[in-house]
Amino acid sequence: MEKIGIKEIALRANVSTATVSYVLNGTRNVRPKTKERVLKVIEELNYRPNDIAKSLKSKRTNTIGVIAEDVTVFNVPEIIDGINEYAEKNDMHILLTNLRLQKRVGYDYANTDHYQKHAQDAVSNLLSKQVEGIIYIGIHPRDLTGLINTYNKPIVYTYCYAQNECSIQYNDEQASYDAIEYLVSKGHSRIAIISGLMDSIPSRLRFNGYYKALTEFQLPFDPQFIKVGDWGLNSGYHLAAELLKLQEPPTAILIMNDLMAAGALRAASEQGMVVPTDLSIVGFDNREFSAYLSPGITTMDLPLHDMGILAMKALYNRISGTNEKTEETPLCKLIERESVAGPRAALK
Amino acid sequence: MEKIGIKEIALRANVSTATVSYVLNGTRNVRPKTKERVLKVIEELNYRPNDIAKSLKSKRTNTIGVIAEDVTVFNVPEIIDGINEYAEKNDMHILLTNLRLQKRVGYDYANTDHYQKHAQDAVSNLLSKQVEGIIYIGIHPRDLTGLINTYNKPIVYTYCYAQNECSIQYNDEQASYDAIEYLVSKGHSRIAIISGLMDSIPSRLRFNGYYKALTEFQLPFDPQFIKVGDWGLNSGYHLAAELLKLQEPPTAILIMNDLMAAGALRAASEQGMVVPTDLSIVGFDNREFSAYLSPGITTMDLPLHDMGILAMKALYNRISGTNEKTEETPLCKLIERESVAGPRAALK
DNA sequence: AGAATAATGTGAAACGTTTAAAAAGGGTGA
DNA sequence: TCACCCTTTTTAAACGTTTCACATTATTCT
Repeated sequence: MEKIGIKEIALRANVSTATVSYVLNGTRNVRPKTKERVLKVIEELNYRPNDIAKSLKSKRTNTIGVIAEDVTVFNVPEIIDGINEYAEKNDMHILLTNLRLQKRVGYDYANTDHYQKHAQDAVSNLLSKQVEGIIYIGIHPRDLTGLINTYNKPIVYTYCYAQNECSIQYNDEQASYDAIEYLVSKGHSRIAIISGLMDSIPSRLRFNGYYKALTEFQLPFDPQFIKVGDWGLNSGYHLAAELLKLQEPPTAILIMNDLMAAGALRAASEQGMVVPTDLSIVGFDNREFSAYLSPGITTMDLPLHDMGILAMKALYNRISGTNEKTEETPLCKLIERESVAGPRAALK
Repeated sequence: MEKIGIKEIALRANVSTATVSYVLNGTRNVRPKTKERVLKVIEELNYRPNDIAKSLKSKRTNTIGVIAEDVTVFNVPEIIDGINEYAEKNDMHILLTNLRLQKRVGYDYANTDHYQKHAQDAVSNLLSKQVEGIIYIGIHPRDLTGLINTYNKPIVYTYCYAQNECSIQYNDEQASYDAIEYLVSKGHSRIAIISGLMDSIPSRLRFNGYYKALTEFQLPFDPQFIKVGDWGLNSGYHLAAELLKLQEPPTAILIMNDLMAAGALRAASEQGMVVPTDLSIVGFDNREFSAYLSPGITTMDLPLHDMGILAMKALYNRISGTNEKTEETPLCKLIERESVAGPRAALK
């Protein structure tokens, strides 16, 4: 099977390569008769245009790079799916680079320089492949302040806050606020919070939302009700236990991820408290397991798919020079399950 | 910022483009002095070679296509991660295509033709982009019998059984056998099985393993102990309930996925039976939630990462013409958690 | 019918590399 | 110093497209 190209087609259809190109791309009118002739040969030889050559000449690859810090982390695939959805609609392709940060042995997260090299290398490779833009998916929300040099190609970040750069993020503060509003609507007034590590921007934003809601609903702000966890199940377990041991324990806890919420569930059950009767819990993330625990965790669902779509949209706009900066901020959505009820006091 | 190419470099370093190419690729000796000179200019201008042009001439893209039926399905990202790991080591890049089968509305799984078009289109697109090979990741194990025309480029399938094609799969039969062996070692002899849909090859293979183990350990084969589910939680729930209502119920159940196992857990607890004291359960998949349920489900972990690695390895060998057909079959691994104990009868 | 215009077709250069083959340069030994 | 050989460098063609500028053919109008 010899390689066939546009030349061969032209030869057999008795036209010039230019004409073949025109029928292929509809770039110019070509007489129906000739068009048909060309098409027939193309069909017969089962010809497929070579996008590489096309790209070389036209300087468009229709390809973007997606850099994921780790594809196996729960929120990443859904984002990629969103990116893919929008990309597909605009005939864009995705060159996927997986940094595999979680799996590199001896990898130090605190060390920015450390991963900086990986990231920059990834960008360089993609650039060599002439991607038209890049989407960077951070895993743990973190603050990377415009570290990466893309040599004038557009880049949009998602899931991580990137200062001075286009970055698609859901509204953390709002989500937290909404959760509290929901708890208040259920009658709660003694609402504690278990936060994630405070060096993460989302933690701080969500805390803001909590605080804002508290003051807005004129609820007392009790320093004892503020706990800072490390995102892990055990930390949720211990901190919830502490909260429950207070002389006047909270009737509800907002917990910044479902993993810690699962820990809290365990702590409650060990102390003989039943959720939601004795204690209400709202988590974050809407992890798969949250639905299968009993009680199922009521939680804030992250708009991951939308983030993917919006990230791709933003990138696409930049690529096409459409300067409509429509950086929307998608919202989290409360998923009601069984871990929230009215406060016990209210029932009595 | 004007586009700079090898020509510009050559000009400034006062050499020919050929020489620049040689220092870039180490294809030929070049005098240290000139080499240094070239390198310096490259450095100064921050030049990056254009892989598109490179590919056009060299006919190698160092890129493979990965087609996933749906990236958001739990097992896919880990496979991709494995692919990525091996690819990265061999300087291969990944063009990701997501069929999004689960999300297409009105999509009919039973209709092969229906998705056949999607798949073939995806392949065609990748081929146009001159990928050197393709990895196809099916989601639900199914049998696609060499449907896709790759026009002589190598393709390897994984997670789905593809007849007459290179396909990387873990050993389903062995996994099932091992699970039974484990239960037997714990003292069980009345072991039931809840299978997935029987039109899936893995279901049948796992059933074989079950049957083989039973006869090998000289345990009675009781038709009442055979239940066929549909992979969903509810089906596990109902079938387990049926099993438990038998006059002589099993002391252990092997369940072909963790979702159904979670259902079984629920059924057991509703009937006042405690797992594992009254009933032992072994699942399949090692889903994340399996660890967070109580009791945690003892389950067969799927070697997804290895499958990715092996798939990429197999593909790479085909691409490089290394004709060592090392199609290995990775094995599942039992993850011991709390859902298995000795049978109650044995304790008495 | 003939001129003017519109529609269609062609030739060839260009895109940024690689790589034969040929040329130039540098050492070596006589 | 010269002839020889080995190393380094260059020239130029190719890879498979697109697209500009031009040439040809068809159509319309008077």
